[in-house]
Amino acid sequence: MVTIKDVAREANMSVATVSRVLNGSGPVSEETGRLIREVAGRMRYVPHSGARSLITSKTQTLGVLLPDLYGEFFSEVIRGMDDTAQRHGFHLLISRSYADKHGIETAVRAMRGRVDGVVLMSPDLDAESLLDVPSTIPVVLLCSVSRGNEIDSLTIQNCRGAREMVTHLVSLGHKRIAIIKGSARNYDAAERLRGYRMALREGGITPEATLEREGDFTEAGGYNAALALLAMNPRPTAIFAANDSMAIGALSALRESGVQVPEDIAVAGFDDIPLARFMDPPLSSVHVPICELGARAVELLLHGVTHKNDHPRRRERVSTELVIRRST
Amino acid sequence: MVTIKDVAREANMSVATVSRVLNGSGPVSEETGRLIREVAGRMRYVPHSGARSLITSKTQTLGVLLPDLYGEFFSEVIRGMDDTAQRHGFHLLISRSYADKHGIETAVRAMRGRVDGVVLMSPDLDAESLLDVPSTIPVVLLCSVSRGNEIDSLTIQNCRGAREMVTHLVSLGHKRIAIIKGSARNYDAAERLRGYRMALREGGITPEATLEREGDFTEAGGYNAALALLAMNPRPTAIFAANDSMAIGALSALRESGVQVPEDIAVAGFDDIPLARFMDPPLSSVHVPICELGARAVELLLHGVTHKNDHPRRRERVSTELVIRRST
DNA sequence: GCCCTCTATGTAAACGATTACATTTTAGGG
DNA sequence: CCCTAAAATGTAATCGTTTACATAGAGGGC
Repeated sequence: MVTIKDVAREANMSVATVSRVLNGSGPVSEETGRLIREVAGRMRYVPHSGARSLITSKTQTLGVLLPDLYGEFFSEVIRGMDDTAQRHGFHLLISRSYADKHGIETAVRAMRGRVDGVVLMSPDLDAESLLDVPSTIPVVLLCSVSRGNEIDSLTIQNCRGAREMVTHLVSLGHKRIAIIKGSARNYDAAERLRGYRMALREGGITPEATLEREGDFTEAGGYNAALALLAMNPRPTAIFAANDSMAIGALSALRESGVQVPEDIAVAGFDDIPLARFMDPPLSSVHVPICELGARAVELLLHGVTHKNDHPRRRERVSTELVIRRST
Repeated sequence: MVTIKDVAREANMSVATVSRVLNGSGPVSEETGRLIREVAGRMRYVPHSGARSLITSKTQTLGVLLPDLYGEFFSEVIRGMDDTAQRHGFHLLISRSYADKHGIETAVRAMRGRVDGVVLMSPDLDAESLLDVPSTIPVVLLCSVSRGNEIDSLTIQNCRGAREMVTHLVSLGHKRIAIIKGSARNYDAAERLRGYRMALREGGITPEATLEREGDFTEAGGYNAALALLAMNPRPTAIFAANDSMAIGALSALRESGVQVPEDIAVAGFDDIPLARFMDPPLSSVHVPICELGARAVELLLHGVTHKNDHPRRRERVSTELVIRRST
């Protein structure tokens, strides 16, 4: 592999001059600049970033720690992150981690010296231990909760979005509105549930435990939960699923049972994945700008990086938008 | 940040001994081992991987260069890669690149010194230039074509899978079978088209240009293509979409036009994303083990890495499986 | 002609690890 | 007890950069 020394030798210059030319630091004569650039190009020299990061103590890389995620969400959030990172000359080191405290710690450790900061997504409520994350390097918490103020975080307006959707259902005259919840340990799921209950109360309806069905954010989970709801007597007249995947599973279950949507039962989802509008009937949902979520997380992180983690912490919340289609 | 020197000083040992203990290389007394491990743990020492990779010239990181991908595929392939990489103690440096020659080259350059190898996915047929990829570091081509034998590659059995699905349609008695193609420049799409035509001919049917509709692998593309097909006279009796997203878009279009599936028109997809079975009607598709695709790509790459890129090149093909549901 | 100030370039010391080689300590055999 | 081999530890070179500091010319003002 060709090093800066090889280039220097070939161009009859010192490594310092080569470095200066290639980094545009320090003064160099125009002629020297041309020569060195030509030689470097010809030899296909590329600086060894490990060596560089050793001396500059910058890696130009951001770590991303994600739990097991569902298709659309994962790819979109990465897209947003990667675009933003690339625009700032940063790379992304991505790792799926097990969501428990130990798993996260191991993963964060393994990244030390490799990254300038970490976006940590861990919607698992149990992982309160997130605060222990070594704060020497900037961290942004994504879709997670942290007790104090000591850490930048970015979340979705889950509660508000859910509340708006359920309020919409109430305004359509529904009284018996069921929810297919996400995992009880999931932060987003918990907040959406909170919004659901809030809207019910505001509509003068008392939340009922039997109308709250547990799901797991998968189509299969939504399918099963919907079957259970259908077996109730009296049946609910509307179902709010805590994400679109479950809503799609629910639609499938209702269809198989010969239930008309939205005439017999209305169905609403959350996330507004691209598929939503191609469902039968097109699915009403709460739009989440996933890509921007990733982009914003990286922006927050980069801010922390440039300020060497010595900056006032922020807590931001990306807003959602109600999208009413024909399923409600 | 605490370095190996700090640990050595604190433990009254030389850096060499500390290094030996932490890497399990060379002989050390049990007592010293305990002491150093204790001190290192207490000081929360984590080796600086940049420094390490500088001297060992190994980064324990694999680069992944992907084009713009659609939800499910992207996340699954990454999952497979990450699992396998982690199991071998490797990290993943992921980057979405613009698929043209220049974009790829830039991206590959930027990774030098950062990764031990690269998985390069560039289904764009135009990028024949892939061969120019600096061969000093191992590369695995994923879902791409390369003229020669000089590079490891891994592809999907696109042609065979498509052929089987279309043969299935033929066996159901369909004579006018349309295809919604992917982009003409996409390798997977081209191969699926080839399989489609092959199956038709084998069934004694002559492929017709008017039955081949261009799509772009999105739901919207499938939707529009299906509308165009419906406008034909006579109509096709079956539609084979080159991926599930387009098939879903097509289903939506047919539904809106009051066409019964599969009675009036049969619909089949390709990929078998989890959603497929929750469609209305459940979608027949060609199952692709995406996760394993990623896993296998990383395995191939790691093989190249351990053999210092001096190994016989392989070309592998992951096999698909026909999944017949109710849409055909 | 001298001194000073720029500009252009070179020299060498970091950065934080690994490791070949050197040195010290220990143990055991005679 | 001494000698030798093995085990334990230390010393210092090395990886490929960046950069503070040193040096060398080149003008320019007096």
